[in-house]
Amino acid sequence: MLEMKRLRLLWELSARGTVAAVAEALNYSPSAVSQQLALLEREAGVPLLRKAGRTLELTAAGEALVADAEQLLAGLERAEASLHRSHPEVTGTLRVSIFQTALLAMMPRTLRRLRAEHPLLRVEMVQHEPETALHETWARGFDLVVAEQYPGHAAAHFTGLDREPLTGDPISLALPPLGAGDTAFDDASSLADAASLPWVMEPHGAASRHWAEQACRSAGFEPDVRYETADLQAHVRLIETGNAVALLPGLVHIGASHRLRLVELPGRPHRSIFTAARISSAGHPALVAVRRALQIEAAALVRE
Amino acid sequence: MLEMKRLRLLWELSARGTVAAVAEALNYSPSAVSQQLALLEREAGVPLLRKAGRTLELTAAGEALVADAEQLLAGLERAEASLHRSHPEVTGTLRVSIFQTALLAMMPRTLRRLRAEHPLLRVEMVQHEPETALHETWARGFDLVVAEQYPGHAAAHFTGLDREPLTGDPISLALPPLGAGDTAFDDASSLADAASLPWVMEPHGAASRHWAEQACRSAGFEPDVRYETADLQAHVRLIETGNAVALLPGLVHIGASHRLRLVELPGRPHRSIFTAARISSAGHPALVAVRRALQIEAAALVRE
DNA sequence: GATAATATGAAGGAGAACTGAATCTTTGGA
DNA sequence: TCCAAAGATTCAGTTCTCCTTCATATTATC
Repeated sequence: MLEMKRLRLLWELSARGTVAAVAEALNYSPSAVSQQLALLEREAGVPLLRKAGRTLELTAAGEALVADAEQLLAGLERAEASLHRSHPEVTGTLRVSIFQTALLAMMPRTLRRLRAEHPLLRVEMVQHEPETALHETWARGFDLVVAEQYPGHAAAHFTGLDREPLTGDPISLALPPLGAGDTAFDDASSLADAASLPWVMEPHGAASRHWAEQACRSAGFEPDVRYETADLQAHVRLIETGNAVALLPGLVHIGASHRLRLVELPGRPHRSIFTAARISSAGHPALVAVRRALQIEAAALVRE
Repeated sequence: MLEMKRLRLLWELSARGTVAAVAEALNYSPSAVSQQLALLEREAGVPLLRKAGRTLELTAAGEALVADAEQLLAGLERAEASLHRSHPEVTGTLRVSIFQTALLAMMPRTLRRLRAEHPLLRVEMVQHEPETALHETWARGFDLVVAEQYPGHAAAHFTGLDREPLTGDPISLALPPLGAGDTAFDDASSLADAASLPWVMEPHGAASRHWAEQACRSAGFEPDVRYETADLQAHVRLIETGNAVALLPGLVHIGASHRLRLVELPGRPHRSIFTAARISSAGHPALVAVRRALQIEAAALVRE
């Protein structure tokens, strides 16, 4: 009888591409993964893998087995969720991936609430930017991911992931407080006014970067991006100190007392924040509880 | 992650009722099964079993997990069959359960054919009477069962088993050769004539026994069952030597030169012979090959 | 009430699985 | 073109899981 553990390895290999990545993800040595895959292949009686350069690729039989393994893994996960549902308390460990701003704005209260309501629930949290986090959650690295999506930038869709909207986060133009920078900053009161000011933006590749550039071009100018950092807290500091302007989502200001001038943008654009989990684990009580707590805290933020 | 091997044990426990029976079926010691089930229960985090007298019974959570396990086991078996299908030759081992008469009549030629056509296929055969064999095949003790069914005695139906008719086997009245017994035997030439003769029949519980008694009663008498044995070869000997009469299926005479007087019964009743396999394994090439060979040999018998 | 059947626990041994070091191959740059 | 980095695999050794045996407790049966 084929072992689930080995099928898992094959599936992970198909999802991650290299033995090394699989080993890394599952806290094994590459050697262990290689040996177990070799064993699986012997049990299967059919070649599943073939060398392709320095990595491996799946044979047709391998692909077919991966597809079956995916079904089986999902079924197993559903069975486990079902087991947890027959437990009177919410128990177990949930691994959450979340991006910086949402972590700072929502998780402190969410975690306290969960600890109070479900003392047996263990939540593990890792800060990760959405692009990689979605794939990682699909590949069973996390159970729940809190991710964002900018208008016109649908985040990659993974079949097998269940998405649930959490909240909208309005984006506004953030300017230094009056007198903090030179007068050019003080004179600005709209997006178009920021045409010649220095900008801070996230690096290329981030959805927010692309969206911000588009917004500037719609307003008729090419932004002078002088500073790049993925850390929105750094954005805030650069703006507060009169060095730059930026388009910042509202969540950045939660729980902090920034001295910024905020200008609403025409059309009140916003990014949407959502959670995603594997469909097969969506019935797990721990997952349901964490999502529920997030919904409550997200709603509370909007009311403020 | 739950182990398939442990889920299998839980499923077997539900199918067989006692830890001892599961251990017996899987060639483990009862202690091993007990320990693995205890481990499964710990992993599950919920009680799955409860003591009921000196055996165990499933809790509601246990029942639910058994149902999930059944799905998963079927899925795994399908995946394995699918793997074998991508192998150019028919390979692997197939465990067949078959009852005595069919074994003697059909298997010698079937096995020779299979060895010639599929040298890599290993067929294991165990002689078993149909009643237990069907359950055992359902419970994964065998992969294929050749069983019989008497008119008006539908064999127990297992959901999850796939049944395929093989052939019909006409039943006739078997009398000693003329002069072999006393003259009462020689005078008989119909079922009714056998009313006062000594009978040999299978033991109570066998479908054939029940059917034979019914047949006698329909003919207007209660048979004098003086000898009981499940071995139809013994029936033949007792009849040949002028000791008894019996209702015998035609397959008994295949490949042997018996000196019996056979009398056709009105309505030409027959038992039907069929094969059954788990649906999840029905696509396995080894299974397909053996069934095909059986069909061919069964058809050849009918032509004789 | 004796005996057989059932489940389980402790101790020890066999085998599976994992780690670490060494080797080979491929790839991407300097 | 050659070197360094990344990937996969093999081997030897260690760790850990699982299984068997033996002993015990409990329940059912005659």
